Amino acid sequence: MSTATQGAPGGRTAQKREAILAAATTLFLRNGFRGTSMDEVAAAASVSKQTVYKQFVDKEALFREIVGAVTGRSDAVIDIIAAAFGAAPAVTVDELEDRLRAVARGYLDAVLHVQVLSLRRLIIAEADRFPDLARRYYEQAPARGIEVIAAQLRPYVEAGLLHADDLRGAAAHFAYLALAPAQDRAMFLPADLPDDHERDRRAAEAAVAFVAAYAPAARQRQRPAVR
Amino acid sequence: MSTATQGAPGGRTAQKREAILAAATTLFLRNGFRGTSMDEVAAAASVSKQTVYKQFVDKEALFREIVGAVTGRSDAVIDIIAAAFGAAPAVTVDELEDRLRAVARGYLDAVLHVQVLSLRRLIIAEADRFPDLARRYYEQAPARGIEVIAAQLRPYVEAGLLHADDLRGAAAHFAYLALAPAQDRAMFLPADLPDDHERDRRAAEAAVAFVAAYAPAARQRQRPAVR
Amino acid sequence: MSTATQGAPGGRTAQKREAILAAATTLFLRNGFRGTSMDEVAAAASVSKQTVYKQFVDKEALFREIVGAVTGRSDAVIDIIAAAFGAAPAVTVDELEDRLRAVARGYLDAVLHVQVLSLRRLIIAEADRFPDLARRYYEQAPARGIEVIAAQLRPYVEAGLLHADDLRGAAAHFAYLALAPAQDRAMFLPADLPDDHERDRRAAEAAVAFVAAYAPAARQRQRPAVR
Amino acid sequence: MSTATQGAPGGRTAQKREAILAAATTLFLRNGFRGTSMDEVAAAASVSKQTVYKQFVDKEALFREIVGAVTGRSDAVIDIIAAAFGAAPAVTVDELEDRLRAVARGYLDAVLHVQVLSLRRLIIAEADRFPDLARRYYEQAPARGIEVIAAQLRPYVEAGLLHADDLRGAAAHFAYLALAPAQDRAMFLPADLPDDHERDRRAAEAAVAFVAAYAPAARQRQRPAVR
DNA sequence: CATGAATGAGAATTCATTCAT
DNA sequence: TATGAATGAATTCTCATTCAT
Repeated sequence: MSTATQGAPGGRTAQKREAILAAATTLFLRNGFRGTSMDEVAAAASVSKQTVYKQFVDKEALFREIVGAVTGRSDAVIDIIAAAFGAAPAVTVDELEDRLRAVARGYLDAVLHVQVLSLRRLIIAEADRFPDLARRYYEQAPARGIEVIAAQLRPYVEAGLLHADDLRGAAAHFAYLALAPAQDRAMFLPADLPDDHERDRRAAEAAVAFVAAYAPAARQRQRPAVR
Repeated sequence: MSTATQGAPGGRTAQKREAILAAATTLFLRNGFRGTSMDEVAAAASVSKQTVYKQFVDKEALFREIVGAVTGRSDAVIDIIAAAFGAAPAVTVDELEDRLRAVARGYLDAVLHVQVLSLRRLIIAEADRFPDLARRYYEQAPARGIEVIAAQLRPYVEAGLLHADDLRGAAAHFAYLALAPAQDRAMFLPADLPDDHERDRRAAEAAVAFVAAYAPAARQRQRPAVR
Repeated sequence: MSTATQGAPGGRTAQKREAILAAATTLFLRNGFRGTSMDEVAAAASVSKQTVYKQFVDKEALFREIVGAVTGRSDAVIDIIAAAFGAAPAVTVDELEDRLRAVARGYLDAVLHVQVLSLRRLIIAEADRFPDLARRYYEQAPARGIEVIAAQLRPYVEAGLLHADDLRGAAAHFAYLALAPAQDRAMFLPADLPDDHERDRRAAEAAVAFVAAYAPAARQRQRPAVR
Repeated sequence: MSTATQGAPGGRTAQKREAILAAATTLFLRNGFRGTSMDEVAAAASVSKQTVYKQFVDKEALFREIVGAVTGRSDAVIDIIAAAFGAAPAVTVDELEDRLRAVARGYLDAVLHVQVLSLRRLIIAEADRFPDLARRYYEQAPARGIEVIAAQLRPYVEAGLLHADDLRGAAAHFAYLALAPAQDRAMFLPADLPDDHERDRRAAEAAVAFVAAYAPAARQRQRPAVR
């Protein structure tokens, strides 16, 4: 008997566990908590119900594990934001606006994924039954995204390119200018995701509005100063 | 038997129907579609199950009726927005900002109600099963709110006080600047609604940011023009 | 529709309830709590499972109701004891012994019934899960029997025919002299109940022993006083 | 493979068997037959389920083995009785009463043990399913206790200190006078075992009553002969 | 020989919906 | 027309026992 049978990762047991998690993830995201039965999960994972119950005490435990794991993977979004901001800060308002447009666009793509949207819908639907999961998701996904944006904006504020007393508030404004219209729509119209063109437009509008609102120097750039 | 038993409005039948609708509304909003049983509905309405089925072919029909009705009542929000904008348009940027702050504040209060939030959560949760209801809600609530805001903003754009090529887009920006941060949070943390002070702050920040972004004349007002 | 459909006793509903109780009583007494399924109960009562669950929230509730009811019927035993003691007190030790023999015999018959024994076995088996039922049974059956005996013995003690500092203790001694040997055996050998002859013998022996132990005057009667 | 794996006493196999028996004993006594699962047994014995089934054909076999073993250990009680009676017989009624009090007290302690009571409850609960076990227990425990008492009483009867036509009956009377009240109570109120003081009292009362009933000489001792 | 998985069934509950009175 | 009962299936979870590795 190799050590694999002892439960080491990669063993048969671990493989089954993964199969269960994969199947259950798909089903929960598609049909919700109540809409998914343990029988379905076992069948979809090609595993006996006993095996499911041996790995996860009950349906709630399985659900928690899955939502926790998927929530944990929201790092992807964070990385996208950081990458789009670039390594060295922009030096002109125009450059900054370009970068913000890129950030907004990346953010939109990251968030307007069927999986991400399903998770969001799932957690919102079960916020009453699983308040801890909802809180964790909120803190790890939307709230954390805003944190990262705030961190990226700080140099610009310190350099005087942006003006913001409340850095976090400004970051939130940017995030929701970019995301909220499309995300809100997607919550209600899952089959109707915006195409590339619309995403570009929304990203651009968010960048422009944000710069106009928070960059004092923007005025001279875009239009003659009002007399 | 008087005509009242024939279904005339106000008759016993109509009363029972109302009782059923009222009970079911509460239950659906609190426990969701799957979380509500027809037994509970009948019991809560003090009516036999048969009576429920006589009035509504099945559970879906009852659900549709209720969500439709509650969705229809979102006029309230619209009225609040229109009222806060006031009858005659503001003439200075400062006045406009004040009004927008009031609008934002009213909007926030209207939307951060347990009932409204529950409805939102309910419809999002069931968006897959009832796409038509979700679409209708989206169009009657968030989308319509933005329309109304756009209509209210138009005079200011035409008067040159605001500058916006895409009026609808500008309205959406204002709506989501005001609402999105708190509404998003409330979706995940139902027990954690913002207090008055936070609402004031969010309304003010949204108004300031929006004016800064969209009112060319704002520059001179808040800070000296950049030289 | 007569008032019977309103739940009045004797209505259809009440009849079904009785049928369920009767069926469940039989099954619980025969197969125990865990050994009885709600499906069986419904089938035995010729009733749908729904009807069972509408009348009794869950299996425990049904069990409690039944054990409570059967426990309540233990008055029978009490009556038997009281009746066997007779209305007017005996005046001689011999008469008393006769009466006690009759009491013991009646007591034995009352207790050595399959139903009574099954109930006892059932409650003992579930004393951990239903401690309240066990306590209630103990207080209503064995303890109460002893109380009644004590009450019947009091006149004899007061008249000096019996001598007992601890009336209750004396009553318990009589009860267990009469009952315990047969009852204990019956707990373990349910199929092996004592026949009439054995019951007579046990009743007689108990009466003799008790009188010898507690009636000071008994000595002169049965055997010459020790010289 | 050494011979130890072949099942030699003390070998690994035998050790596992012991572990299983120990675990199962605890579980069966605590949770009953139906309340104990083979999974639990295997887990509590730190052994695979297959190992359990290799040692015991099925759950019944395991149960039989355990109840049989524990029943066998009831010698302890017997020894206690014999020891308390003492080696040389008492010569006066007072001495005899003292010894009987000690016997009763030791008997009570032996029987009012959680383990002993649990076994009793367990066997009573399963008397229908395992009549053979119940019979064996009855014969080895209560019946045998009475036998031993009878054997110990014989010399006193032969010496004329006690008077009893039916020696076995007299022994049973003594046993149940001592035990029955407390044991009966303990069957129904497992959490409510009598304390030392109560045990002393019950032992004393049983001894006094028995001597009064069965020792002709007792009369003169305790109270003046009735004139 | 022992471990984890599978089998196949059964139990308690619940539900949406339909009959029968 | 309205009430209680019935239907028939589903759901979560558990169990005793047996394979397969």
